[in-house]
Amino acid sequence: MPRIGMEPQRRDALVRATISEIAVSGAADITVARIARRAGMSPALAHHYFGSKDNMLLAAMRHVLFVFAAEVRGALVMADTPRERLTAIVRACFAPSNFRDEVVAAWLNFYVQAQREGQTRRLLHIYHARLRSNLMYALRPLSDDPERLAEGIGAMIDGLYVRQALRRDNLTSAASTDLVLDYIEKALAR
Amino acid sequence: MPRIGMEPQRRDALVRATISEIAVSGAADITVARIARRAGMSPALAHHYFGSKDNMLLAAMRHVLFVFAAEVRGALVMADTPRERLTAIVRACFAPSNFRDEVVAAWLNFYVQAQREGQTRRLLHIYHARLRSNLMYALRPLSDDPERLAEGIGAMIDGLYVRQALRRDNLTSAASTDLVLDYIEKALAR
DNA sequence: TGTTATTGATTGACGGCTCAATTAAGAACA
DNA sequence: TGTTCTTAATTGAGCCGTCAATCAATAACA
Repeated sequence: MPRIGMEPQRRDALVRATISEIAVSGAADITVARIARRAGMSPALAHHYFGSKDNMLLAAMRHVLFVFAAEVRGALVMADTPRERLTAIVRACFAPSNFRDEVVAAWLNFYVQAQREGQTRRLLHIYHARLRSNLMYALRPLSDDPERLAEGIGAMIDGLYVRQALRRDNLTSAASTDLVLDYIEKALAR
Repeated sequence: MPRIGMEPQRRDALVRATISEIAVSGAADITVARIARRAGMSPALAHHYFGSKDNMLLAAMRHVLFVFAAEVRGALVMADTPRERLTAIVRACFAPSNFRDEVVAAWLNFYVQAQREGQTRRLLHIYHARLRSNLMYALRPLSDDPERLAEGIGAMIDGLYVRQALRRDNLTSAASTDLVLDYIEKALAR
């Protein structure tokens, strides 16, 4: 019984279902049928709205990136000093909305897809550049080699994400945050 | 024209081909046919020797892990002090045989596969435990919280691997090594 | 002759995607 | 108000392709 104006809800449901499905099946074994079933509709309808499986995966990625960016932006508005900015960024990275198992698993799979899919790669580069730029802005007044330190921080964050995706005994958000903040503090001390 | 005693060569060729193929196609799009073609044989022969595609992937992973472990072990024999041991471990992580693009790409894909495949997961846990144990042994005399620091080092290494897999402007082995060693040095300074 | 190496052909399953057909909501109109 | 038309929503069935795995057959050794 078709109600009109379903498109936004359907798209949203599909994006969420895609993320969940990536988390449980992995991007390799994912099928449109399973995504659609999880979102409560037929595979044909999923194609109707997104055109292709690749588009669904990309939409899911955009969603994750968007939420991430929003979280960082939100944390930064209340930060005045460079130190506060650094803390805000790191906190945002491990905020529950980003560091949920489901989302972390999706990240890992995006990395893999980015190895050969151009659009995914581009999106990931944008995210990298933005994080880096945010870090650099905060680090410039504090460090004599902000570029290098930004690279180190970014790597550690990525590494913590990857490890989170595999672990049974999960590190908490707080523990991960502290680890990175400790690193920053030590690196800035002279 | 079958010659006898081919099994070792064939297996080896398949393992190498699997790693290469993961690097160019990604673990998602990989097919037995492509692996076999790259290794210069028919798909049927690949099945003859490995029984299944999953076994091929596992064999490739074991090979990568084995080379990695050998590299670390080799570096450690010449290290006497804890500091030297740390340097040796980090150097080994980014030694050319491990940090080659092909191998790095394979690592990333193993991580993804480990999310749902039990055997892969187990192998990866073994690697993690070993690296961690090596780090801890060297850190215990130097740090008052070796566990924490080992976690941070491991995360940074993993992160640098992940980033290496995606980058156009590759960080050199040397740059990655220095970054981690810097971190360790700063973390150990009081 | 039995064993090992090797492949081409085949199969069975499955997944992406298309399409014709159905249902209902709303708009236009009488 | 009832009738007709249009359009969005939705699906079942199925085409087409791909791929892992199997098998039967062949060739070379020992």
